[in-house]
Amino acid sequence: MNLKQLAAHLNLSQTTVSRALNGYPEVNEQTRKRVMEAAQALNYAPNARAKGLATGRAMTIGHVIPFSHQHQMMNPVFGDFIAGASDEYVKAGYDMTLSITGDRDEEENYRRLKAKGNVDGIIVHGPSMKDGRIPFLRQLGLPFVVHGRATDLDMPYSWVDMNNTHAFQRATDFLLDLGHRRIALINGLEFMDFAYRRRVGFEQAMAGRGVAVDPRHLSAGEMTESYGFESAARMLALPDRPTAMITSSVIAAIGIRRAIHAAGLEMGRDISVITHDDDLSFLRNGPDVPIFTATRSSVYEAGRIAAAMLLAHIADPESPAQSRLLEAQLIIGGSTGPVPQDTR
Amino acid sequence: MNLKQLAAHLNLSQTTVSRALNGYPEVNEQTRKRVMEAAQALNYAPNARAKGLATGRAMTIGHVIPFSHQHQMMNPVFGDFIAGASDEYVKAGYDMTLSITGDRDEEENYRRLKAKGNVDGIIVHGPSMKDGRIPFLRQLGLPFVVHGRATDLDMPYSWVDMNNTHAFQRATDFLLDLGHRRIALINGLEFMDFAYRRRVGFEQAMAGRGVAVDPRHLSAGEMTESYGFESAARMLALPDRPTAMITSSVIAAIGIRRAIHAAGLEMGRDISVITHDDDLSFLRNGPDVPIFTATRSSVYEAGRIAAAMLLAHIADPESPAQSRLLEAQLIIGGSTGPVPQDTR
DNA sequence: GGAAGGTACCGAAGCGCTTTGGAAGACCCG
DNA sequence: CGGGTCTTCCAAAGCGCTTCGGTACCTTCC
Repeated sequence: MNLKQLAAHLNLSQTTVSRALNGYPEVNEQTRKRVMEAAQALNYAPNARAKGLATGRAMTIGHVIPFSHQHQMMNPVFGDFIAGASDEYVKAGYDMTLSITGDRDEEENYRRLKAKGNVDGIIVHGPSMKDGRIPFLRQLGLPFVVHGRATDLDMPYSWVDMNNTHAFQRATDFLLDLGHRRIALINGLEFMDFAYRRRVGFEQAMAGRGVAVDPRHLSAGEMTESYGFESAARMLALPDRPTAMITSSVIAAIGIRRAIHAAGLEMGRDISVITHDDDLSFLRNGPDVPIFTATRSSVYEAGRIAAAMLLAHIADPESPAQSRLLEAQLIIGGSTGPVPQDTR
Repeated sequence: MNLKQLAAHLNLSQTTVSRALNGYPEVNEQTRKRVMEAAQALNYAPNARAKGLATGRAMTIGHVIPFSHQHQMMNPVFGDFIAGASDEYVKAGYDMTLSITGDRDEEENYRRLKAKGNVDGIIVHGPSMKDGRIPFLRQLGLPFVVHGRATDLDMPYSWVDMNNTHAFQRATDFLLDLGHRRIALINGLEFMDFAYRRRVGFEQAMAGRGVAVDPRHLSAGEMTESYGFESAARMLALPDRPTAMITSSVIAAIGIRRAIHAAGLEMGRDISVITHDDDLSFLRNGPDVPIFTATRSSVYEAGRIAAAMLLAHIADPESPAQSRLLEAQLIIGGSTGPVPQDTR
């Protein structure tokens, strides 16, 4: 069923039917109603490709997500982010396409995406500190919003980010207030911007109290359970082991918990743990009293906001680059407590 | 840059340029080379929408993934599945679009997808036991492959599934061999086909040894950490608590481990645990010796296979429905051991 | 040497939609 | 009643591509 057939069936011209369906004023309300009903009954939906060709708009947003074949690692945050973004797209009648790129060919990918004309805009995931994609996309002239930021880049672009520095500063301060001094940071890969910022927040808080950071209490890596376990196990074996740990993801925190148990200690009493919590749907941090004390910021929400921002920019291409900094909540769970007396 | 401009620039007709680019034989190799080089240099890529309109093929596969707004739950398996599928799509020059549907409007969604003409085929995720989407899609005439199966449906359709029944039967047998008799099943939601099949496998193995299943040792729910924790905690408080537990996901298993520790017991010694392990990239079950004894089957692989199957069917629409049953490996980790003497 | 067959190209129609530029008829008013 | 204004509709062009149906020229072969 296409426009032509529908028009013929209604004894109307294609023009009128098209206008009726798209809400143009110059069509009788009676007629419009007839058209709408027929479309519904005959299950007509305009062909998206033809519509796109005619209008020049794809009504589609592209998400380019990096997938390292080397590490075979898919960011777990991704699903929830997309679910949030999708909510906005559905409301606005947009579709979503995904392209999962290897480590290398990303620029080529964007160029193709633009040349092929199947997206009106792009969401950029997982920016590194100096992310080449951002200047490239600016020059390409394809609207985009970054989930995160690039510290080393000084140019206007739209982004939605969590206040990583502040969140980790607060978390560290909280531990310092509880008397902890030997605090470890089990961070993500620090060429990633979010991880870098988190370390800065951590260090600022430590420096603010004049507490030196022991380099053996720092680690950076891909945030898996076993990474959390191994980092924590190594640190717990040190002669002056940390009394508290801050980490970047709930999954790593779970590994840390395992290491603490394996060392015969108890989390929240012998060793305090704070994690960042992206509030992922399949990884809820406990129902009532959270398992982990955490800096929490919903990545689902971030997806919604980024999508809305991109759609707004597409609707008004002249509008300046926007940005939105989300503050994480510091929620207290069972994994933190005052520093034990004997280790003070 | 479009075909017309490229053709003008080369002093050729659009026809010839198009044929050169698409590998048709009736074009001089010299000319083809010239065309290819110019296309590369001028960064030309055919407009996907125009191409789609002309050919009638969208060169796009749709993934429709259910997202329950009620439970706000995104299946964690999804990311890795998609990464696998994407590998195949990239090879074949296909794109991928996502639509995340609420609980209700799924049929309407498929209908639209077809009417709008922006996909050539669909991958169906998370089938329930009697999944209405399957007969609907058959009748709609849109090629599709199901990730999973629908037990209560007796009609041909293409699917890729893990042998859930066999995997859980083997896992249960393994525990029975170790002397366990009070074995619990902490399962997924049992209207989901995979969960149902897993229970069947469990029950078959138990029945095969003449061991009765205690209904208090069964639970079904959404597989979160806290679900695992609560189910296990409840069971461990029973007077004749289970000595072993089988569960459907690593995340739930992590909750179970927490409950075991909370009860002052040790996993692998006091209580054995076997989980199913989808081999998710961000949730690796330990590097060398796995943390959990598990039935393992890579969902990334399943994604590849499903995608390849769908593409093959699209290439040859007359081909009959295909299917592929993947066997899980039973890998032994540190979470299982012989039944403790005192509880025998 | 001329018909037959190849090779290498081109013109134009058509995919399904939007949108420009009318046109027909109804209505109003002096 | 004639001319202007609204309202409501339509024909046709055009979006960028593919592909059918040629055509022009060159070989080949009896």
